[in-house]
Amino acid sequence: MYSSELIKGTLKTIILKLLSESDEMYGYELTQRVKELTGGKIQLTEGALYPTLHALEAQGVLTTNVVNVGNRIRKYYSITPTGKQLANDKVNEYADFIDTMTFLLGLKPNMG
Amino acid sequence: MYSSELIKGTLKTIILKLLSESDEMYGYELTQRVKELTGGKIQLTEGALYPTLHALEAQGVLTTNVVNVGNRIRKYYSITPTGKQLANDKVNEYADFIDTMTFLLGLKPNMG
DNA sequence: TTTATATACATAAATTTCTTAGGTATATAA
DNA sequence: TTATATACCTAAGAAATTTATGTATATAAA
Repeated sequence: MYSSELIKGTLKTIILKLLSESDEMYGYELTQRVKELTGGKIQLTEGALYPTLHALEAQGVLTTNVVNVGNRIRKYYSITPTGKQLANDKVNEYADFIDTMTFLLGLKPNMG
Repeated sequence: MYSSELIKGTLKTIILKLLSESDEMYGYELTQRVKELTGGKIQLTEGALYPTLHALEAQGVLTTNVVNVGNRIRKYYSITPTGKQLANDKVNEYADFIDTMTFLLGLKPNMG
């Protein structure tokens, strides 16, 4: 787990990226997927995740589809074309930012 | 200039890294150095910088030395041994975080 | 059987971090 | 004399997140 300040500002980018690669995902699924992909190093908190999903929906970049699974509710999120554009922009901006920080902090370029 | 949310959480790391490479620097100098090194892409705001410098001093990782230059004041900051250790830890953590984000966002490793 | 854990949503108070705006003051170039 | 640069500082407000809490079902463990 990283110190919480580092992760700040990356939540929207992460959500949009994962949703632009998948047909649809629900909130809890996003938390599990991020945990899995990062080996537990990044864990989305529900208190941050759900309000952000609601905001992205209100903004028109995500649409929802509520489904009953057994007796529980699941709210699936899909990305809109506008959202895909936004996801691309955010990911590209973050890639640029990483390059800048890599240089500023004197880190070796990562060669895999 | 990056969207302001991206830069969040990186301020302390940037300050500590620059001060661990230099004998001493003053606040305004830090803003100019970061602007120069990032081609204007990151510009530290004084409202964020000065309170953070004060906090790092209170924490014992920085010490100060006030100097009169002409009729103006300059407050030079130097990093303590504890601060150098913290700088190292923060930079290493950020490097790890960059690797994680690079993978999560499906970015190509940067080969310079 | 009741306890803990996992699934699955949500909100709200408090905290952290930053932006924006303002204040003081000197030096210099237009 | 006006704008820009240098050089410090604080405080109100905004933004993003953490922490805490709530609801509810399902399942594995003790």
